Amino acid sequence: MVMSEYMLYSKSSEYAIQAMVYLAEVKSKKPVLTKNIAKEYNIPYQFLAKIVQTLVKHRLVKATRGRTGGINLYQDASNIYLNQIVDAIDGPPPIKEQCAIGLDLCSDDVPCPIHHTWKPIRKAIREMLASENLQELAHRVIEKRRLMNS
Amino acid sequence: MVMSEYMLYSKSSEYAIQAMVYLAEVKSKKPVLTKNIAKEYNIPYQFLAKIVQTLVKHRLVKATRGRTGGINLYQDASNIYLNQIVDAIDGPPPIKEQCAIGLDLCSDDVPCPIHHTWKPIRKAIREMLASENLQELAHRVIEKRRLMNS
DNA sequence: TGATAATCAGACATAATAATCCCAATAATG
DNA sequence: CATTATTGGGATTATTATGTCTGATTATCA
Repeated sequence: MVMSEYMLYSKSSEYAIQAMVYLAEVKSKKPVLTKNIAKEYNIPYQFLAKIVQTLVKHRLVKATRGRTGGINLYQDASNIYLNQIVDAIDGPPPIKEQCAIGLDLCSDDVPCPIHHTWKPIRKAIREMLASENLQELAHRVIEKRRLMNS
Repeated sequence: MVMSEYMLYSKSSEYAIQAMVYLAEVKSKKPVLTKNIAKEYNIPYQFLAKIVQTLVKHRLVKATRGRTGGINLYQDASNIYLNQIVDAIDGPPPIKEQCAIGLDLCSDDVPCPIHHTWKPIRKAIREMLASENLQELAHRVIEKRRLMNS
């Protein structure tokens, strides 16, 4: 019965986000090695390779095969938002809003006990994920590094 | 790669909450059968029985053994809050705030990229769970039933 | 006091998620 | 053209979360 903190997305999505932030950070036009990203963030390489495949299929990442291959962002970092990454890996959010305490029926008309409290919070999370783009995230990671070394 | 919605607690905690809301709802002084709760909420009986054992150990539920046995709330419903149930089942929240995108270091001083956005939302969730008591929840479940039947 | 009906408790089973292995396909380089 | 280094992708394994089985313990009731 372990459940460390509120979970917004799977471990796979977390790795995907880290990898894409890395790509945004390096701004390399040359393909970046998945292996290096895995090493940098302590992600199991083969596992990350799988996740990258999914990102490629969803056109968030562009892969170059062969000896000088690697991966890059498919589009500009400023056009990629966290929710796109999460949706690509975990799948899109459910059509019907889920009841937080698992009761079948839950809507604005027939609300579950915590419906009115939970709804705006869920909305805030959605908006958070939809408003954070890779460009900004990368900037802040760089800033974070600066703080750590000072 | 399935991950339906934001997860505030495990399935076990969800079942625990449902069971305790049920207990608050019936207000029975006679022990209530775990079996009946399981049936009402479509929870696997044996699994719920396990969860109930944990709730008993944490003194959220009082169990009466033997032929006329069953379970009751350990204290008055108005004194029991959602976070107590979740903490009992999933364990208490981590001492150090977890970084949402899994970077090691994350604090107010060395914030992760989404730290400042995520922090107040997490706080709101904590407060939601800490402010919802069983008495109220039970009332609202009853109201919900009324709406469904009209 | 024996039959019945409940919780208690530990071992076991299944399913979902996370991680690994292996080899094929691709492409650059000497 | 052989070698090397990369991604692609299917099969497999490991770990964790969820769910089940079985028997012991406790207590009531005929």
